[in-house]
Amino acid sequence: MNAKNNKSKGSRSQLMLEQFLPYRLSILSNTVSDTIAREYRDLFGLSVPEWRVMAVLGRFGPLTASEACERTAMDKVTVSRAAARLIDRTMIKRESDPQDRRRSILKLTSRGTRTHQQIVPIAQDRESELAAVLTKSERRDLDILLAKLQRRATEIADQERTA
Amino acid sequence: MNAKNNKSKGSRSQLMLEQFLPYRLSILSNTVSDTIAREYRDLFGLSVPEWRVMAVLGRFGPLTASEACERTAMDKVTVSRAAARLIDRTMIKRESDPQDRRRSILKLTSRGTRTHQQIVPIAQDRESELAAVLTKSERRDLDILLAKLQRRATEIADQERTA
DNA sequence: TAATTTTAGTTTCATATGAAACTAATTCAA
DNA sequence: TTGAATTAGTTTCATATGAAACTAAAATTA
Repeated sequence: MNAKNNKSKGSRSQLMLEQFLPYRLSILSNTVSDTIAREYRDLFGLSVPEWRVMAVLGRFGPLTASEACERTAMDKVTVSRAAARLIDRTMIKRESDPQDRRRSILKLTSRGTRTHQQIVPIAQDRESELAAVLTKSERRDLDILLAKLQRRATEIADQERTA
Repeated sequence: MNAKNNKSKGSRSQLMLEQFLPYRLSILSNTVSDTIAREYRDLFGLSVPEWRVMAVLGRFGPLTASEACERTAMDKVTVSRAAARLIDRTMIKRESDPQDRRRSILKLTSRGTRTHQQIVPIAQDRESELAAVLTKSERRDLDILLAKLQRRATEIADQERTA
């Protein structure tokens, strides 16, 4: 039995890339993200980080940049740049926080709110199209599996970073 | 019932980012990839694309650049650059194909082979650590779900690109 | 208080990315 | 054949990324 006609995980001396979980996640995530990114860009001229910032403002209301970081899981540089660009395009505005003058508060403009209202249903439809290949019960399973994997992946990442 | 205390998928006017499949896939994939990328870099000075090229050469033997593209799902620019860097670091060598002088054939050097042999078990261990949160049956489920999603995602990407 | 440390956010810098243009070789068609 | 179209792979260019340095304000400590 050699690796070339082997449907199992292969030996300790060869890696079946197409069976390797990190690789599969990366390919799937990129396929999905690229499609969506293309649509956001073509329809609204927005990048994924920009859209994510708008999405959390649309959902949670005005936020500081660091709150937007937490809620989008993006780093502060990415959020800072996304916010700067959204301000240029008058999708959001920045108000200074009288409590703390280091902070500023980001909120959707009326234009941003309208754009947000247009994008949400499109994003939801894209997700539905994708999830349509799964049964209801498979979708529940997926939800659980992704949550477990994310918890574990974060754990491993944290312990690597500490080590 | 408003979105702020709602565990369902939310309304048509707000997006629950942390429930949104493309977002979850992206975060999970990045968490996993970043951890692995860090390890490949620290231990062997290799990037993920470089490692992927070595992995397919280790598994399938000598390949042309375009065969390496197919088998890694990376584009030709990425593969070209990864190959150039691997040649610099004497991990692989390039032999010209007498059949077709546009092509060159990439193969692991003996140093590359040794490095490959070192990395494969590490990669497999990292995957096992991650998959350890899942039961055997959950791992089977995940395999099926990812395959279905990938097939569908590719379908959607192709039809977008055509449209 | 004044000096020090911490925090919020931006800018800089070095690197990664992929689309498009390009080079060189091969194949196809007239 | 020979000119046009295709293919393999590289280089260029414009953009994205995140770590580290930085600025300014706030909190902490002496």
